[in-house]
Amino acid sequence: MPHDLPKAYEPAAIEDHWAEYWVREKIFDVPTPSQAEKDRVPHPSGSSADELRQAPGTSKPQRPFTILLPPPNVTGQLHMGHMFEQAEIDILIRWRRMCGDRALWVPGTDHAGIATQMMVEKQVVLEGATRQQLGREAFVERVWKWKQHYGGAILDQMKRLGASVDWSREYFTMDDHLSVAVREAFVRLYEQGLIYRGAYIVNWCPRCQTALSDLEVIHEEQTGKIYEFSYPVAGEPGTFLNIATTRPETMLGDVAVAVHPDDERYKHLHGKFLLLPLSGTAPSAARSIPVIPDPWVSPEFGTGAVKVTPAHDPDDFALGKRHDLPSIKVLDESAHMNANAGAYAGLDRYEARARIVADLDALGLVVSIKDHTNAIGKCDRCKTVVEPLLSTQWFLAVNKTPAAGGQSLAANAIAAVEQGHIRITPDQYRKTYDEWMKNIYDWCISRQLWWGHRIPAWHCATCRQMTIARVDPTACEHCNSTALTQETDVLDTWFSSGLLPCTVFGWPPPEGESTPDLDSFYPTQLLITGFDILFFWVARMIMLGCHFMLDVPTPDGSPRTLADAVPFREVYIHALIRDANREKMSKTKGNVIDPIGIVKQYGTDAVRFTLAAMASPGTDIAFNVARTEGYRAFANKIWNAARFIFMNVERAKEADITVNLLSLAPHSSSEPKAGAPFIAHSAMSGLDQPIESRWIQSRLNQTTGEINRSLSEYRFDEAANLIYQFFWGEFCDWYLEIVKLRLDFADTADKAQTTAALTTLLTVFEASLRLLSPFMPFLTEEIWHALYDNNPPAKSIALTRYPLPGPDLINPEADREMLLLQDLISAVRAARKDLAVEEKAMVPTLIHTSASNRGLFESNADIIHKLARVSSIEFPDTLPEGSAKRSSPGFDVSVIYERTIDVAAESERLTKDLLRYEKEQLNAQRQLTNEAFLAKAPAPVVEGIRRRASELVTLLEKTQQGLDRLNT
RNA sequence: GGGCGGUUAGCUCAGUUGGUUAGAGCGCCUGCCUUACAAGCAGGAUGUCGGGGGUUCGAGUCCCUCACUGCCCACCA
Repeated sequence: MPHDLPKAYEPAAIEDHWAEYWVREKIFDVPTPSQAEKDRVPHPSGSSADELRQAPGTSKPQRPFTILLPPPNVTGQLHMGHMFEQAEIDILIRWRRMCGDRALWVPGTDHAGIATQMMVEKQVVLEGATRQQLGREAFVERVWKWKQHYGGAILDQMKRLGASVDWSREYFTMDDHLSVAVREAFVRLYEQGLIYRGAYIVNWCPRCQTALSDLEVIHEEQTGKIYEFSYPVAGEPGTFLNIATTRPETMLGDVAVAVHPDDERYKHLHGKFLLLPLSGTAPSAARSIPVIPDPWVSPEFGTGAVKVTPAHDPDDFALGKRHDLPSIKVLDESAHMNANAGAYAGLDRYEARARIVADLDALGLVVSIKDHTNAIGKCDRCKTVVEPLLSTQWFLAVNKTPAAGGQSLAANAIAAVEQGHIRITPDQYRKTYDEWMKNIYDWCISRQLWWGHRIPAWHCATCRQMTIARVDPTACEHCNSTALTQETDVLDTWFSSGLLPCTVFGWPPPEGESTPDLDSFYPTQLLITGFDILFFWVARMIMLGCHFMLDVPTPDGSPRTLADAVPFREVYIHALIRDANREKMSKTKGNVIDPIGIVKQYGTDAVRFTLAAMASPGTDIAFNVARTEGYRAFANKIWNAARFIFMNVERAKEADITVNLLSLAPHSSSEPKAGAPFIAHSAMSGLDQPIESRWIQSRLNQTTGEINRSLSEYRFDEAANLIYQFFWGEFCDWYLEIVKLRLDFADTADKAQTTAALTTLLTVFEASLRLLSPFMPFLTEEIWHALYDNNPPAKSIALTRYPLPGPDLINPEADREMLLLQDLISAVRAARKDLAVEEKAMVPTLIHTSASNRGLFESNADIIHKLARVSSIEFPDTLPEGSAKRSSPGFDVSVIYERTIDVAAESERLTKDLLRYEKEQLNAQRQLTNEAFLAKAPAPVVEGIRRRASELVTLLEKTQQGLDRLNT
């Protein structure tokens, strides 16, 4: 065993090595199971979320456990949010793998249409060219080159961070087979009548020059103006109708003014016409537009008369449809006025607005201009104000029943969650999801970009019809003409990522069949992701997954129901990472914490542990490096505990004592994943073991049970705190200090005792490493290999079994006795402080206690001597005056020293105690004399308060005596 | 305009179905380089659980209300 470890833990020295090792040795690859394996292993279909979420040891072995990595953008750099998300996934995957489950984590990247195109376009511009000059083909070629070079950044960083993914399954959303699948999905949806093309109002980004889905528009409250203008009534000089608008520049596209049919103010105008100001070269040449009644208009808002511009507003568009009005487009794709705007043609929308308002003012048609706040839509990518624009686009009908029957996409998606086939955690997001899905509009899936999956539609120049095809057609399917040109639009990025749970496992299978991977891994068990992509991605995966997988038979050949068509059984929404001041991290604010920088400074394990410990669900996380510093110290603590243990193993060897860990925690060689899930018993039988040995094993077992339970509930914070507290607060602070007494390697020593102690020490430490391993994979891997002298029973600690509690090792008696010893030792230490005894000095102590406690203290005198630095222990009937005395319900203890106590300080302390006890006693008495309490409170609670009350009597008495003594 | 969170020690946060003395880490104070660890050890101080009201034998926990704060959704010109 190497024990030349450096004194301080240096993560940089070991992490690269293990990161490379895990990838090179394919430690985390999960091949497609053979038929024989498939028969042995339960299929994911048929299992419920509840079954899959059970803690280990309560379910059948080799449960499937598959997680898809939310694919980062190819353009992305790893940020703290990624690292947090991946740490959570990795902890769970490592845990479930060690529980013996078939744990698969599939990695990949997303082509991220707009983001990537923008990035490469910027480069091209820097080189003095434009995308248009390059042309589509050359530009796309260029993006591919960029992707080959830089596209793997995040995945490379993941490798360095030790993410336990199956790299053999790595995908890119524009890989050939994924592209084929995307095309298949598109064609099928088209054939089912769910994809249609048409001219509608869409969100248009004038800067990106593409349509956007509703989700890609972010609304921001902004104070603008609301204008009231007068439109003259045709043929009635001097009469006007006042309308209100926030976008005067669109007025030249007005085709009507609508009023509520019941609005008395305007009833006389129904059927009359207005002269649209500024619409002709002279007022007399103005276009006339009708006044139309429509119940959609709210009489209360504005003037109760609304201008109708079907080409530039979704409501107006609908209104126009209802009343069979024309659409007049006055803004072009770059948000400049077009020829229909007459004199204003060529102006930017805001210049035009100013000019139009000024010109109307000159005509005396401006009634008022007031401040007005409303939410304005901006492009998610570039923050340009979005222009609602009439445009021909492709849509996915989400509320429509497919031609061949079945449920609409949204109906399936709603049912999947409502019927519990998908569980959403935390529960509050279930409602959010439900609301969204129930109010969803058709999804605009076409983008006017070059980078992405090109829509498989061909326009015929001869008959003007479209051919939609799985393979590129050579002739029009309607007129057989060869004058075909492919649709230039590409698909929304989320269309392809929405298919991922199916496509990464080989979808589409041949008609009526499945694929081996779909059989083995679909549905996946869990999706861990952020709230921000709940609608973008999660909802789309549910819609598309449920839709397409219903047609794929289950492994036993039976038809698939919604329960097994879902893409995942459960969604866990994690918190958002913010900076230490709770600010959202953003590049523009400059408060982005680069995880790699922090990792280099503190080590991956410390950063992971920080993220895990702070990962309480439901609230945002303020990332604070102070915490990471603390957990680096924890890593160092583990490191030094290992050094201590190695040192003793070495000493044992010299004294001819060896402990064979392999025989204690048997790992059979034939089954690489086998291990010792239950914590091994120490060599000696329970009763013969010294207190610290029985106690530490009891605590290890309890902690183990609690950690397993916490992880099964995704309480990473609880699990992390449990292991931290156990390892540092119990194993290191108490057990290691006590075990030093037993590790006597002198010739005269009791060899059996030393061997037993060393055995317990090694088994508990080894189990602790396995417990820690999902949280701190690097450190534990390093130490674990060293513990086995670099000849470990498995290729990685990650392939051993996670500890499970052995119930017979939980020992309440040992827990109680140890607690009493700890209390006594702490009391002596405190008393020493009262007397300002030098740290090194050994002092005599006197203890007043019950006979049974006396027995415990006497038989463990060696522990008390060492940990409390006591020279002698006596048990007199009464304790002498003037000494530093500490009391607890179980004992009083005095320390004898030449120095006297600080009377004032002691008096203050005792008075404080007295007040506290009195208050508490008052409370207890009140409850115990309350009939209602005694009648209604559960017995254990009453019993507990009774016990405490009697303790309080003793404590009060002792404290009062102490005070009396001080004051005499 | 709708909906959802948060408010607990100086800071960052835990606190299970209401139940005995509200916890942790960091920071702070005091003393120690006690041969695993000064990235450490030991001891210590610190809270009207946002305000008010209610339910209950009992409220940090449940209900109402107010305040502050964060987020999401939304086609009102």
